[in-house]
Amino acid sequence: MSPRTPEQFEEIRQQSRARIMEEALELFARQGFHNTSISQIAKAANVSKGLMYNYFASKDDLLEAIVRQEIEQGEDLMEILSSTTHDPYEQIQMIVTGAFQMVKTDLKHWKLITMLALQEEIMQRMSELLRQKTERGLEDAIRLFERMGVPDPKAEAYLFGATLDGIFLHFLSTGPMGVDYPLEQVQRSLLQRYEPYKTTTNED
Amino acid sequence: MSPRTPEQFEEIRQQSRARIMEEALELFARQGFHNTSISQIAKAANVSKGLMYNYFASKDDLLEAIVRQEIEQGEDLMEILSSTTHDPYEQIQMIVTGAFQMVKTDLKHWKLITMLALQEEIMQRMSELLRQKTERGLEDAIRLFERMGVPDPKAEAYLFGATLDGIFLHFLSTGPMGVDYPLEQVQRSLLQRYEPYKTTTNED
Amino acid sequence: MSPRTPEQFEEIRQQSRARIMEEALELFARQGFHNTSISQIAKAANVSKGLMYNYFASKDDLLEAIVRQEIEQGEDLMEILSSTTHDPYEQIQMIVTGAFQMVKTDLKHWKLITMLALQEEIMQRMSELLRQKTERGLEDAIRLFERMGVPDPKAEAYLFGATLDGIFLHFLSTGPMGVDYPLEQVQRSLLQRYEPYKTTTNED
Amino acid sequence: MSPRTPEQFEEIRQQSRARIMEEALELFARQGFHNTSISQIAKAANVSKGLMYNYFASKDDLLEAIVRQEIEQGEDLMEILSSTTHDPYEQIQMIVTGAFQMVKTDLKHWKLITMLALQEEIMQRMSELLRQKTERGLEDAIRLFERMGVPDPKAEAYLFGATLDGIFLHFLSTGPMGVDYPLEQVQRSLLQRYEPYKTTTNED
DNA sequence: CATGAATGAGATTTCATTCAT
DNA sequence: AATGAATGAAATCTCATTCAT
Repeated sequence: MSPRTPEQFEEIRQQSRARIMEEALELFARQGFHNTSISQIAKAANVSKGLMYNYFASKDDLLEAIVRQEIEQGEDLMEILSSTTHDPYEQIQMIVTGAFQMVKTDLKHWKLITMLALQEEIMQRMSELLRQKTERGLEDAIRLFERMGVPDPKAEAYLFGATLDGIFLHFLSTGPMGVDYPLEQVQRSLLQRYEPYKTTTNED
Repeated sequence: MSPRTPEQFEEIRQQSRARIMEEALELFARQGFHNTSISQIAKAANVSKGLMYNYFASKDDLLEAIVRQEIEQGEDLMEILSSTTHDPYEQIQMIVTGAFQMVKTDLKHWKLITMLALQEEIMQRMSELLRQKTERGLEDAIRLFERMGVPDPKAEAYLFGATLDGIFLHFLSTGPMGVDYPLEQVQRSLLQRYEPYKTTTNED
Repeated sequence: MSPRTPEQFEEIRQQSRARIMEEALELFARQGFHNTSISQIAKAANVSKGLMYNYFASKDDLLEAIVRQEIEQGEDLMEILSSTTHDPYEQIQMIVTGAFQMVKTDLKHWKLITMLALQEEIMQRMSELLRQKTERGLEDAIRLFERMGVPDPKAEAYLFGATLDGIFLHFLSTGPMGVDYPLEQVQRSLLQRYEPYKTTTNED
Repeated sequence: MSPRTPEQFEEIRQQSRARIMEEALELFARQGFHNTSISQIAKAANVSKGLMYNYFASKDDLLEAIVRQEIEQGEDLMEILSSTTHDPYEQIQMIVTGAFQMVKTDLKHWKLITMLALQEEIMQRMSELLRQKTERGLEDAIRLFERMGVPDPKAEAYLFGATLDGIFLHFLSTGPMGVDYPLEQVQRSLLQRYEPYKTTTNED
């Protein structure tokens, strides 16, 4: 009888929004943005087509919401790292391990962002959002390599990032979900590159 | 006024086909496959919509033709390399230089292939085609690193390939056509990695 | 905290109804009936969409209610006139002055009715309502001109009414709310037409 | 076998375009713009929905095309008048007769324009177009009344135009297509107004 | 009495493909 | 071999209306 409270409405909204975004991410990542229809998303999210437009002004808007969320998450990687160890090699190790872990479990986000990054038209709308995140990650990496004593930290940071993304790209391009991509081997090999910069004190 | 010979007809056909494929590649790479219409391609290729279907049975068919051509070209990279030098370091050098050269001038092909590779649905149709090419390149690289004496040649080959593709990916994702991506610096740094394996004595 | 009396409830109901109708009139007049959504009206009336259906069975019903109200008001123009003066010229004067006054302050009603009158489909539902009002006004005017001694009172009444509505139509069509429509001048000129029929001697 | 010539294509285009515009005008005038769907128009024009967009970029564009055509026609009313007679009273007579003739046969155009003129939102897009036409007609009328020797020619022109449009408005609002609107009577009465200004030479 | 989430029918628009010439 | 008009299916989007709370 009594109407729902604004809080209840807000919760319902959040749930529906989240479900839609989740399914949309899934589908966009698998099929691409332009190859995924609102109908598909609605069906996947178990929601009527019409409702989609209650939450997102347009398909473009939905995409933007997803990307924005993606970027706003994972904000504080470096902070987490710093709180665990101050040794730069160990931090690299953690980054690599973390990234490879992520890649195995949940590659949707990376895939979507990468696909978008390759489409100029879409990029223009997103570039502001993406630029920031990329830049921050890069700067963190540069500082890391500086502290490790690598000769050309900036170039190394670029190379490091490129290698990681390149691995994911190949992993994803190899058949259905990277079967027979030698992920572990590659990971080990990548880390070995930076072993020379391991801090001499207290190591194996 | 005299009727054209069958050969002339055939040549005209080939020219039209080529122009269509070229413009389609351009557009697909810039806007994505699903976001590019037949009309756009026809206009860009200065050809009527109807004529498109004289050359390609469907939009999908056009895409496949482009990808197939892409793959069939550049077939013989290693052969060219081998004919120039037998020193593996120099060959790596040439590969890297060549790739970085290509990236600056004509990235369309790489971009299109990569975009496609990320879309499962499209991939399925193409995977046969792509797998071959990737595999062959990989094997070549493994042999190269073996000859260089790198500890884990297979992993190194994977890393090497990933790094190259990662660089291109980042280059493309950085603003309009990679302005302010430090391509030269990165190239130098990448090559330095393999300098330790330079054969000091000049062999061949 | 004490429960409201039924009368209070009824009053609140009436207020809400009135506010909705007012805002709807505003929007319908500005944007047209089919171009105005229930959501817009609800927002403008500061009421939930659902509640709208508590007061009006449908959008059509809301429109009908507005038109009906419009018609039921202003019922007794002639009565008012008669009570003030019996001189027909003065009555014409009052009608004209009144109409021109109305036009400057609140043209919404006239506009809405006119827009509706031009749409056959809508008209059919409303025509019963509108016919009456028009007819009564017309008859009043005919009698007026008869008493003034105009040669063809019926035709004159038609002309008079047409001129008034035509003026309003032009006034509304001239830029934003009739800026630079010479309303005063036109009003004066219109009245001059009937000056010959002014009773020089004060009659009745 | 041989392709159609550009001229043939152009002719086909013009025919289809014309048919679509004609039917759209009919429907817009009867039902209103926002209350007429592209599907309805397509069906009426015996054409697929898709084809509509071959000729008009949008529904709005279609409307604009119709209005523009409407305005560009009937350009030279005054020129025609001048070529027939120089007597201003006779010209007025001709205008009135012509307008009343038009109103009986083909009121669609007037109706559509009038409906649009009442919708602010639509008007904004069209106002440039409409303003011109209105202004020109008005100026012509003012000059006419000047030559007739009417006391306040400007006000008279406004009144005259308003009366004409008002008559049409009432005619249209009276049941299905103005049955029982005394059009002839009103016409006669309107003309009588200007008889005093008939040129004294050679009259009845 | 009141809310706004949710629906579904239908509107506008797009586009690969066909076809008469 | 070549054209672009024409189609139809499907995509995006809108909105009056219903309903659980």
